Amino acid sequence: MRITDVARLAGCAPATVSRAVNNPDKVAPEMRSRIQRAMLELGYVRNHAARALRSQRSHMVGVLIPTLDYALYARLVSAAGSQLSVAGISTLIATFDYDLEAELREARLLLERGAEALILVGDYHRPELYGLLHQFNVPFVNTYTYDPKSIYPTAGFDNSASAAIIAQHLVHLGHSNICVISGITEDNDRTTRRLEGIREELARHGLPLPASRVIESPYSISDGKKACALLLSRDAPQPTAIVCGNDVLALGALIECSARGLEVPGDISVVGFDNLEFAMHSNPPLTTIDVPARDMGIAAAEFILGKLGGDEVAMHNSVEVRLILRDSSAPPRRSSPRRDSSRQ
Amino acid sequence: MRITDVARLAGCAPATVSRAVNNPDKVAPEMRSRIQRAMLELGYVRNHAARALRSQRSHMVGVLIPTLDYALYARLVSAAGSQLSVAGISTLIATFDYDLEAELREARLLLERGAEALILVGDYHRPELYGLLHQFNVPFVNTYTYDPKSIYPTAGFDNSASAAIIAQHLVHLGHSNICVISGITEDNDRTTRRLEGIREELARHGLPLPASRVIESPYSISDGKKACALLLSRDAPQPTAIVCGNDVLALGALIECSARGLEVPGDISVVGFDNLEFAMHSNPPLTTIDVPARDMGIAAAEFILGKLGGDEVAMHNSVEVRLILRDSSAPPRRSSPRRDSSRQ
DNA sequence: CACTCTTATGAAATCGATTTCACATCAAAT
DNA sequence: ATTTGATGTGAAATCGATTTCATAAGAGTG
Repeated sequence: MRITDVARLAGCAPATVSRAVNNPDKVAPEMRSRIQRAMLELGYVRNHAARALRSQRSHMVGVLIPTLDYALYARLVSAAGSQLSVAGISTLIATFDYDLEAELREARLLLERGAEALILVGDYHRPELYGLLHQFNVPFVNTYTYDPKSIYPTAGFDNSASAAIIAQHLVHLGHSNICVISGITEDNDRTTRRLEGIREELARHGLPLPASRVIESPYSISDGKKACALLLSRDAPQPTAIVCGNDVLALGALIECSARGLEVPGDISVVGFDNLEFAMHSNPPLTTIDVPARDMGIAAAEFILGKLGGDEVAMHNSVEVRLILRDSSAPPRRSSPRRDSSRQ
Repeated sequence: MRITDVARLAGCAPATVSRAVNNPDKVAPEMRSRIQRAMLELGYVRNHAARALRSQRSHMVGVLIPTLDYALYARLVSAAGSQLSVAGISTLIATFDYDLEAELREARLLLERGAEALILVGDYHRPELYGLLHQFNVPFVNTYTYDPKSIYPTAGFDNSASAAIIAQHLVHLGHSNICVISGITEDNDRTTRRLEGIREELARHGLPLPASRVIESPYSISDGKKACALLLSRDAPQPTAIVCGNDVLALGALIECSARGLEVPGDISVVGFDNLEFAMHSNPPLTTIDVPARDMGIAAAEFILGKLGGDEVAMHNSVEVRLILRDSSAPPRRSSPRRDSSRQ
């Protein structure tokens, strides 16, 4: 079923069929409908490879994310995909499992596949990746980060400032003994910046954050539990608050605290980041930062569409993160002598 | 950067470069390395469209799922993608939000894009979709279902039988007043079959399942809560057990029960389906059915790879689902007069 | 040693839609 | 009435890698 078959049946040249498909108003109504009919009759579907080869447009955009296994990344991809889809653009997805070398490899593959643009996560990438992007002259955007000073386009939010907000919240509540369960910071600008933001905010209030008060942990509920257990079992003054790099870790911490008979927020405050669905339903409901992953996906897609369309588009787009106050954070107990944690 | 450029620099014909890339052992080692060097020097990346056009192989497979917003679908896609990726195949993802018309549209798009095979979810599809698949002569597999009697290949598990297992578990515990919170069954064979499986299993034990004992609900924790509230507030004998179509609904139910002062499993048993990460951490930990989404993704990918490779492959592949016994299910209280649910 | 067979390579055809360029037609404008 | 311009269509070139076919050189065989 080639375009020539359609042309023959419709009694015209292949070029006209092509026009009827791509520029309907360039062909006379009568002819157009004749072609329509022929296409329908033959069940014609155009050959994308041929189209892409000749027109040098693949109508595909690559999305390169660490993993699909985290709700917010999946949501970002999904939103970007829908947005691109209405513009007739398909989405090629690749994951790299937080391995920047793998990211580079996958990027190369995506470009080879003809991706016209790339949506990336974060701004830590191998220099070669930026090189490739330059070589291919392909538009791209770093999502999950917002940095108006960056020479590369961003669509997201300031991880450092956002984390500072929630740290500040705890400081304002009166906490001074604060611990952190961070995501793994290696090769990850989001976790790195969040930790920095917390550290700087605490420093601003004269509170140091020694290494002994920070644990880096992969994110699963179990890992959050473990990390929390570790923090609580160190023979240092027990923290009155724990800042977690994301809600999953926070949920783990919540569970661990409750297992140890620590009351949240009475004995200890726990705060998260991301505002996943369960955060409002946990026990107690989790104070956290809402991250509008869907909005980021849409912003990224709009940016890419603009670029591809040759429009003048803003280099940097921010989405709004909000502190969500719930019941897992409260002022620390006044009395220093805390109840024995073995009670219950 | 075309293949002719590489050929010129390496001092050979384009055909030889092509062979060096696709059939390295068809070209002499010395020549091969000269070509390698030339490609590196020029930063050559092959043009996928041209390759696809001439070779009639796109090296892309389409994955068509309801949504990326549910962990197990995301995981299935992710696993399938990794598996295909090692075979040099990229993944085109499309979502249809449980709308079978949209599924059909997206399928057409995927095929137009040159997808060599399709991975689908469930076996409810528009007849036209099966028609397209046939017309394009494209291999495909229905995941999330296993039905050796189906004329279409499947990779998954028997939703009906699996749901029956968990219903049977409750019956064996002694429950006879059982309610169901099902996912939306319209256009969805998974939810439909699970509900059927439960209904049949109960019937086998002489227990009817009137419409008043079943609620269909979208899946979110809040929806689960609402559905549970509705079930518990009906002026019928309070159920002693609730079977939920998935863990998210079950978590909602758990939360609602606890909000009403109902003890789980003392006052009421609640069971889920899917074994999401939080299921083992909920309060109480959730009895559920483990659904190995990753395995399904791998099985689907293997099937497709086999088909594309022209191998003889089994039409139907099952993955193992297991009943996970935790603390949210227990025998019903012996004494009929239950404690007032307003206690506490 | 002549002959067949394999192996390495090149020349040229090919995949199928798009696009450029040319041409014809008809309407509007002078 | 002639020119200009717009509009609709077709012929043919083109995108870049693969593949077929042909050929030459070398390896093995009787």
